[in-house]
Amino acid sequence: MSVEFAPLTLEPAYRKVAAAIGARILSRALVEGERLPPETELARQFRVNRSTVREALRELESRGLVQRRAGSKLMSVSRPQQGTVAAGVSHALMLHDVTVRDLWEALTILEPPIAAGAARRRTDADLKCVSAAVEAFAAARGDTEQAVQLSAAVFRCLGEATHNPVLGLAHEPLLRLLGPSLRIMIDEVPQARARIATAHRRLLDALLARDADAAQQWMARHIRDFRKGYEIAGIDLERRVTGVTDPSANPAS
Amino acid sequence: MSVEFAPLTLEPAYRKVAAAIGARILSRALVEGERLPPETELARQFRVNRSTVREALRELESRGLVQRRAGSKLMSVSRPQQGTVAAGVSHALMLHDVTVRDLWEALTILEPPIAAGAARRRTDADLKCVSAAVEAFAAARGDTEQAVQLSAAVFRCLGEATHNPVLGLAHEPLLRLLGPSLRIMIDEVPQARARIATAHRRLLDALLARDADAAQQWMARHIRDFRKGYEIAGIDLERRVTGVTDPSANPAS
DNA sequence: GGTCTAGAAATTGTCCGACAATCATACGAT
DNA sequence: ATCGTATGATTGTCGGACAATTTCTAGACC
Repeated sequence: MSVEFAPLTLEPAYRKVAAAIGARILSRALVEGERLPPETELARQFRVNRSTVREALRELESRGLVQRRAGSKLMSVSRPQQGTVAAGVSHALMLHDVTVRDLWEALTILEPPIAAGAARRRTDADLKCVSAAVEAFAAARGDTEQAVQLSAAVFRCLGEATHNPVLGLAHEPLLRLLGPSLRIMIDEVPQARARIATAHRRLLDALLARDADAAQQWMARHIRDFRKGYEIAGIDLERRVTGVTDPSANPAS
Repeated sequence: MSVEFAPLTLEPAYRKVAAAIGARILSRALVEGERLPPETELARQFRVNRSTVREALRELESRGLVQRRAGSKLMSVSRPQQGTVAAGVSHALMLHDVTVRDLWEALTILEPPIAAGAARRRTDADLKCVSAAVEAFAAARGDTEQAVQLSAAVFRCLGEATHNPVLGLAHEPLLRLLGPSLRIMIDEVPQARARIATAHRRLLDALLARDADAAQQWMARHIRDFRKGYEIAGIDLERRVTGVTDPSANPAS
């Protein structure tokens, strides 16, 4: 046998540049808010063309590691926003043919402990976040879309209230996928709003009393209700979750 | 009041192009495996320069929506690989100062139900996946790094065995973050390997018997053991989880 | 007919240079 | 000190170029 050589530099330059900058950010050598050097300067340092640098920046940008601050030209280092990451995960789940059942099962697992943790560790600000969403939901009589959003907002506030970023980030993609089926359910099942509002109130009470057990129980019931709602609304549990209605779905005419 | 104008086209062209192509993929108008038109063709269709198209492609690439198949030039549509998405999430969590406690709490919540689901729905192939990892772990006496990887592999196989992609994707980032602290624990706590191996065996037994309760119980105990291990190893629970040791951390010299 | 090969065409990765629009800064006027 | 302005820096986009590599096409051969 001859000497073996490893295949080398299969990676294009733009990815190497992105990896180099990304590693600096992940290692915290570049901290949040710090401004990146201009593209020409990066090109000079890496000994590469500005176009190549720009391609690398697009990758870092979409990973949420760099960001252009509003009304500013220079890129600055940033931590990935929760929304950015969650969108990626929910898109991935959609494309992997996640069913309503899969989603529901995950909620069954995640949300009750989240509610319990929220009851244990909520601050007054968290309480305000939840109660605002709960009240707005109860008030949103007509508007289905708003009701769906507010229902998700309650979950979101509970996630925040755990003060555990892992939990917040873990359930955010689920909330995004929940939208479409929840919308159908609220429209088709007359008693859905009332049951959700009740669960909201009980959850709020449990949070107020810092009663983790009650919060967990009511959340579990809340999620079970979803399933009943699906059945009543005639939503097939094996149906794939549909895409989130995205305002950017604007086909180039 | 004067007429209101919405702020317009703050979005650069490269992002619009990426959004347009991305929307087609998410709406399944472009399906997995399909080859994207060449860059020049895309540039012609969108009426933009090829450089602009390339920047858009870099974004889609990093979101995992398009991919270059090995040794091929053309881009093809793909669903985001689990690894790609999980890497993004774990990076985000790192940068958001997630602590060992946060991570541990999330594992406490997620893993026991995952084990239960795995026991309920595992196939023979899943069983083989788990048992292979379990045996390899028991056999990997010396190599800490391998033991860590195999320990994660057991979790990963269990996640697969639930046949619920949501659960698999939800816990994958946690497994990646687990590495560093687990490595320390295995090195510092003499009995760690034995306890982990025992838990593995019990989990495997439960899977074999399709005993969801036993699987859940043993997994809960397994995770509780982690916490004890952290304490014995002197790992501060409030410590931030450190970065995953990344082979691409190659600073441009 | 099927398979193989060589040349042609297409495609990507990278470079260079250019320019308008916008942002940042320094500087002078009020 | 505040404001407006001129100047320079930076980004977004464009056009063109070229080498390396892949894909396609058309014969050549069995």
